[in-house]
Amino acid sequence: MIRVAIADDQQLIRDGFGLILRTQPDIHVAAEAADGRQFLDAVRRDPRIDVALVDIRMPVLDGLQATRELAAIPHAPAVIVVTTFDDDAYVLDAIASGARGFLLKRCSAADLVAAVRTVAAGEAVLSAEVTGAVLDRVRATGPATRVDLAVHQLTPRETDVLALIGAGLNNTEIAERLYLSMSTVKTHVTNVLAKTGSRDRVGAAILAIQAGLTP
Amino acid sequence: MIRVAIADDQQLIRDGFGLILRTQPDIHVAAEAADGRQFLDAVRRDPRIDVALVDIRMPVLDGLQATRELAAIPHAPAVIVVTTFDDDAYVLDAIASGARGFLLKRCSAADLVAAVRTVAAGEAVLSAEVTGAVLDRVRATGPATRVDLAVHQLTPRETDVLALIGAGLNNTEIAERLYLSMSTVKTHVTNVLAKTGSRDRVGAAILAIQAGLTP
DNA sequence: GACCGGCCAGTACCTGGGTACCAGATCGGG
DNA sequence: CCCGATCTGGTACCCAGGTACTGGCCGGTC
Repeated sequence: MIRVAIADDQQLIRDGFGLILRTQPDIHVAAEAADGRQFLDAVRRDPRIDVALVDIRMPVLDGLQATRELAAIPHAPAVIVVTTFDDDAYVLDAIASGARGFLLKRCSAADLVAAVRTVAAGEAVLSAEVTGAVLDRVRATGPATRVDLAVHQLTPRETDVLALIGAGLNNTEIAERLYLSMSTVKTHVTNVLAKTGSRDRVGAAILAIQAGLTP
Repeated sequence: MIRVAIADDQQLIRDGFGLILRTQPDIHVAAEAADGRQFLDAVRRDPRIDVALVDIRMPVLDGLQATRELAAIPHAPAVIVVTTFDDDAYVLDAIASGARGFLLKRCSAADLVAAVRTVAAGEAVLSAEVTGAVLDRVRATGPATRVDLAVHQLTPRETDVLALIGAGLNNTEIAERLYLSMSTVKTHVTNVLAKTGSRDRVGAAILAIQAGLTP
């Protein structure tokens, strides 16, 4: 069962999305909100919401700002920004804000349902019309580095360890900082080296710096 | 014996500087030039010149450009840019071009002689009137890091080693790359760690990256 | 000439880094 | 409920990294 929240200031849109989603037996519309503040309150009240459909243009608090504030809430839902074609320039901002999907309102009902399922499964989704802009940005920022590919498959704890390696700490200091035994630290370090393809902690430290894990 | 070259398009200035410097028994005026191109030719002809007094405003090739091209010449002299008060805004450019001194022409004869001796001894000298601009720049670029203080006191060879550490190479690879024995590499590494205040090569690698030794 | 600093090199030694392998605890999902 | 992933911890082992000390060679200065 996928629990969905809908945040849009237009009653008609909320009703339309609700009708479409309720045709699916495994999707439940758990909350609706008419502005960003209501939306955040609803998410805080119901921590079981999996996916949120969020419009950019909303009173009180716009959709992008609301998405950013969502990061501070535990068990925050994955956000699909659903907006009009006029707002397609916001796609990069939406991604930067933490959205995991970007849909245009002129998409089909099937697209909407598919997007909800995709995002609920942990994937990401983009409307075809805006993928060009995203690819342009990716091209502008250069090809994917080994950093991008490797760092994201680390577990949270391994990421912690990698960040400390990048700060120049040795295993003893990492153990003290994270309240772990030396053995555990060594295990994490070994896993980090394997996953990042680094030969030793020096390479891992360089990787950590390039990935921006160190301030 | 300090050998000095004078580059200025005004005959009067060259003569005046020459008269002042020749009063000193340990200073020899070895060359004079009326433009930047002549100056570079003179330096190439006589590799024993220690100090060059260079005006900014010169025909053919200005003093700053000439100073920059000097870097490509082996045994290049240390440059003191000597210019009018109107050109004091160039002090940062002069330093960036590699000048080791910046004097205003309205300084005293004693100042000029002292500046030549100072620069010949490997120090740097600034006219009091322009130190403010330099300090402003220093403030704007932030306080000196441990990087600045430490890296510059490394020998050329030690700098090579540090750069390779920053690239993630281990001692064996550094030895191969520099055609050295493992023992020598270890010696250099130990010296680098001591001079940079790093505990191990990880810290040195971080330092190397922050210092821009790695591309 | 003596002296000094940089560079290169060697030996001997110890410690921390890294690997291999194993195992219990927890937890979310099918 | 079991499965897999994650986090934690342990033991045993090897080796690269780093230290300490020594010495020769060269180029410059005093």
